Amino acid sequence: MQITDSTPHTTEASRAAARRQQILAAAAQCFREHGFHGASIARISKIAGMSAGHIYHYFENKEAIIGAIVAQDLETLLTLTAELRAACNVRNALIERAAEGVLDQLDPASAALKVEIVAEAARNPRVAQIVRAADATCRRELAVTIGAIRRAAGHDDTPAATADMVEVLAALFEGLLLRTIRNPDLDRRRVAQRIQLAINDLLDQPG
Amino acid sequence: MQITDSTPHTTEASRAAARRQQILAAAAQCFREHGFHGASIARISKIAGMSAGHIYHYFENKEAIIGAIVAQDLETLLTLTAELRAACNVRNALIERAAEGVLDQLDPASAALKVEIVAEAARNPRVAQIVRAADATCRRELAVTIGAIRRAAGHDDTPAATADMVEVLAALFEGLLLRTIRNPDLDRRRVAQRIQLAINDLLDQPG
DNA sequence: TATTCTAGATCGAACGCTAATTCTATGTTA
DNA sequence: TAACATAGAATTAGCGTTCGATCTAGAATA
Repeated sequence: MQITDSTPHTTEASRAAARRQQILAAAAQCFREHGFHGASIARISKIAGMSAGHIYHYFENKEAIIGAIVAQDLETLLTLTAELRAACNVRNALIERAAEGVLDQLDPASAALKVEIVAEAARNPRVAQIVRAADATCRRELAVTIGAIRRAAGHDDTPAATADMVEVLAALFEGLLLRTIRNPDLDRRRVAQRIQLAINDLLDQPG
Repeated sequence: MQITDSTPHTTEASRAAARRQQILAAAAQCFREHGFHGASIARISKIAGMSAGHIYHYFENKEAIIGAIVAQDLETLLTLTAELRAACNVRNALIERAAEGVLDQLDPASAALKVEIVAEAARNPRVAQIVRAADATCRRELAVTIGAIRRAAGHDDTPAATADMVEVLAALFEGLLLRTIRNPDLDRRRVAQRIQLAINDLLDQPG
């Protein structure tokens, strides 16, 4: 399964960007299948359809590829929470969006890479720094969203209480990554509904 | 930080078992710090206080060490859920035990290894098989416990509904492993309390 | 327009290193 | 002395990375 580049490129800059993206796509696949340390440059280069040496024209070293993959993965998470905050009726938006988000989290292929990233963060300070910065941003956004919902429902929470609810919500979501690996046979749609109920309850918890 | 063996051994069998355990302890430490593939036999042997070659008298290969670590880690989980089921007032037992369990899950060192195991399960069929078998047992136990609690409260759930609640409960718990890595600064005690509230709500959800 | 030039793209061999595993020799103990 | 524990060197394979040689496409020139 080789990743090729079919689109023509006017400028050399866009060509280089496409080549970089090609490498990242191949690397993501390898990292998913073999982990960060089990995936070799040789294998990545084969899937990307270029020589091993050539990869070093686009990335300083393997660590840089890992960093780019991690940053790219977290960027989608950041835009997602930002979108959520922009919704008008926030409570319904959150709960409706949740079902969609749950199904995303339950996709085994993407879950494998996300879990690999956190595992790497637990031991690689460079990755940990990227992951924690992104997580802090997500938490801040989510805290604002939840704070607004709770205030609208007449609750007057301390910042700490809001932060705790954010943690529980995040745990619920991220836990699905592990669940879909441990139990690939779970019923995704029904679990999504249950999660919606749980989020609903969480938003009504006493302060 | 070398792991030595101070206790005397009468039989050669117990000595061998102790040596095996010594290797597993060293391996667990290495796997936590460097991951399954980043940890070398050389490093493990140094921490276990023996030569690299000697490790092969106790384990067929590195894969076997990984398998033993995974099995050992999951065994503690199995006994924990079994204990839970044995409690008399199940609902209070579950919720009280939960706080303790949450704090366990939030220990960063043990979380790193547990996440590493799931990441490995996502790509290594041998590890996946061990992990999934243990998970199935846990789910069965938990389903019985939750089923009893719900019936006592007058609910008449389908097996599927019970299974879904088990999944949500499991996601909530396992999500904490990822949370403590992504946000090491979270307040463990307060989050534990919030989780207790969430479990309480979960047990009162409509069927 | 045809030819030459050139800078970046690309390859693949080569390097040094470290991994997992095997083997042989030696120590230890009952 | 026989069996097992242990060390450490040897083996083989694969890793990340570097480097010099080619190729190629478009700019410059005639």
